[in-house]
Amino acid sequence: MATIKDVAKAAGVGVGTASRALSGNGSISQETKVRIEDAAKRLGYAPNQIARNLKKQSTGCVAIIIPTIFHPFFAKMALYCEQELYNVGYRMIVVNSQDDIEKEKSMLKMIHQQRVDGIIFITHYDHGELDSSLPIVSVDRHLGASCPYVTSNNYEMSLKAIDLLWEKGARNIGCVCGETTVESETRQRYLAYIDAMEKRNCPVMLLKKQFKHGQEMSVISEYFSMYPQTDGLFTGSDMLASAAYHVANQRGISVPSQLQIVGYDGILDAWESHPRLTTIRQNIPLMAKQVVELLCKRMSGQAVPPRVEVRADIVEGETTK
Amino acid sequence: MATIKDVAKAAGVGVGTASRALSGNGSISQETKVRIEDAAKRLGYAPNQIARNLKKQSTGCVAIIIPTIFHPFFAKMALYCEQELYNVGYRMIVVNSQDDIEKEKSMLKMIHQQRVDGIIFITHYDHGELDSSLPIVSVDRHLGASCPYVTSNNYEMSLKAIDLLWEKGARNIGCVCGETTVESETRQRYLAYIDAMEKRNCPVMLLKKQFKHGQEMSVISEYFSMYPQTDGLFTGSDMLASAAYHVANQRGISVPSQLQIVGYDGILDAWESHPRLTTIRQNIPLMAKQVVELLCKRMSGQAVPPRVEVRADIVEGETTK
DNA sequence: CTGTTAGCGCCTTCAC
DNA sequence: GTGAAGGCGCTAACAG
Repeated sequence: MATIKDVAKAAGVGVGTASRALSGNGSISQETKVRIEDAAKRLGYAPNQIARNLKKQSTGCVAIIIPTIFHPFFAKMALYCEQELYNVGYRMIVVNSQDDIEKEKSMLKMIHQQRVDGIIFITHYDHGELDSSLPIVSVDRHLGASCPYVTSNNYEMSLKAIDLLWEKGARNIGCVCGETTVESETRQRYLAYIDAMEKRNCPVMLLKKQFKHGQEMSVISEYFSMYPQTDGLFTGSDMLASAAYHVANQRGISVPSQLQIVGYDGILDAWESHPRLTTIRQNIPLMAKQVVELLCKRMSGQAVPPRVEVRADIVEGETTK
Repeated sequence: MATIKDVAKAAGVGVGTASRALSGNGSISQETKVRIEDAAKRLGYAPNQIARNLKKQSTGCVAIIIPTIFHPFFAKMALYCEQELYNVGYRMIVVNSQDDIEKEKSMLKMIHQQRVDGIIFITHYDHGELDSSLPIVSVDRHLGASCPYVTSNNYEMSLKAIDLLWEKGARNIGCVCGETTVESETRQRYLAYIDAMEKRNCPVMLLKKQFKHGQEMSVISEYFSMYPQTDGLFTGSDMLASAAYHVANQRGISVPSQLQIVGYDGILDAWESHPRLTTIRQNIPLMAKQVVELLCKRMSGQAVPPRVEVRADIVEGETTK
């Protein structure tokens, strides 16, 4: 593989000149420039990114740590982040922690050594104060003072979800939400539910629980054995909403006539999944854009706001009347 | 950030000694070794991977190019590859081509410059002869003489799928499959279907078509407008099978009593959001393991077989009688 | 066993 | 506008 030295030799110039011609920094006479470019093409020269990295002390890589790529919210977020990063010239290393805190720790260490330029970190766990030598941005999670995050207007939209169920006639409204160790904005979802119930003097029928992806069905079953009277259910994710639909079906409860369901995320449409859920739809492309923008600013040393909110909206599907 | 030089100075030794102590290559007296490790810890030293990369001319990174991370087959494949790669000390850079051949081309170039150590390439397109300076491994696709691939026993299992539909009483059996520009083992799925029909002297009702992920429903609709008499349908993917189930529902055709469906991939169970499909289940974890194994061998210069087959099995769900 | 040195490939001063 | 030289951090080869 040809190096810049080979190119310089072939063009009969010094390496410095070749470097300037090829990288475009510094002034070069037009004539020598074309001679050098010509030689480069002839030799099939491609700059060695590794050497550049060493010189610049940066890799052009960003790592994203997610619990699992199976969950469509994380998968979508990762996809859009990858695109946004690609557009601004970064590569993305993806790491699945399998929702395991120990793996997350070791991956953080590995990633530091790998000398990525930044990290997008989505976790369910509290890691204490993170090594802040590297810019870290998160989604929904409060990872520490030095880690800004992007989130949606969770509280407001969750209220809207309850309002919708109420308007559609549900009077026994319950809620199922995932729980995390780390402080997360997603908690606003059940907090809003509680407030909405208290405002209406309705009993709170809430199951919040830490569970791993894949266990949605059993979480929902647990909920129904606690609160079988439910006729309106707000869930903290579409995966839970979908599970609720199928558990209801199994139990002979018809949706939406006997049970109405509103989810959160707005991610399942693309999978051709049915029924179409009524859900709070987050603007994931825009959230990813904001994540990358925050990260880029942090990577170039600029100050950033600690919190960026992207408004969600509500879409009505077949799980409400 | 501390360098090995700092550590050496702090421990009162030469850099070579420090390097040997820290990397574990070469012999070191126990005493100086602990002194160096001590100094390293004290200074918070972490080896600079970039410099190592330059020295060793490798990055420890593998790139995976997939059409989209939304499709659960690719997402699963990527996930398992990431895990296998992580286990053998590689990082994975993920690149979504968005099923766009031009993007794939530019990404291949970018990835070459990035100096990854290998590529896992899953495409729907024919790229001609690929630059073979880098090990490339694929799944199902024939990318060229120098690109081994991992696949399942497509032909055999597709015959089994048709047999099952026949046994269960279907007599008007059709088939919907995706089509690719690149030579792909997935073609065995509809080739087996054709052979099975001809063997039984049944008419071939086949729609094979190049389409992008997300268009499954309309492909299925097109099929049904061509062959409404179908009572048994074999599809080249679970996404198509799921779409077929829902299109049938919309049209008032009941599954499985009026229409039986067998899919391919075995990927949708984890999503808990569909009728359980009868399907040919590929062993994706094992396929990923083989992919990584092939790639590792190629990266270390060993010879590899051009084709590795991982046997699939058949699982009966709710879409057959 | 240990210190010194020469690069890996590139970029960036610094003289000319 | 151009060439030579130094150095990014590390490892490996060579003396001692």
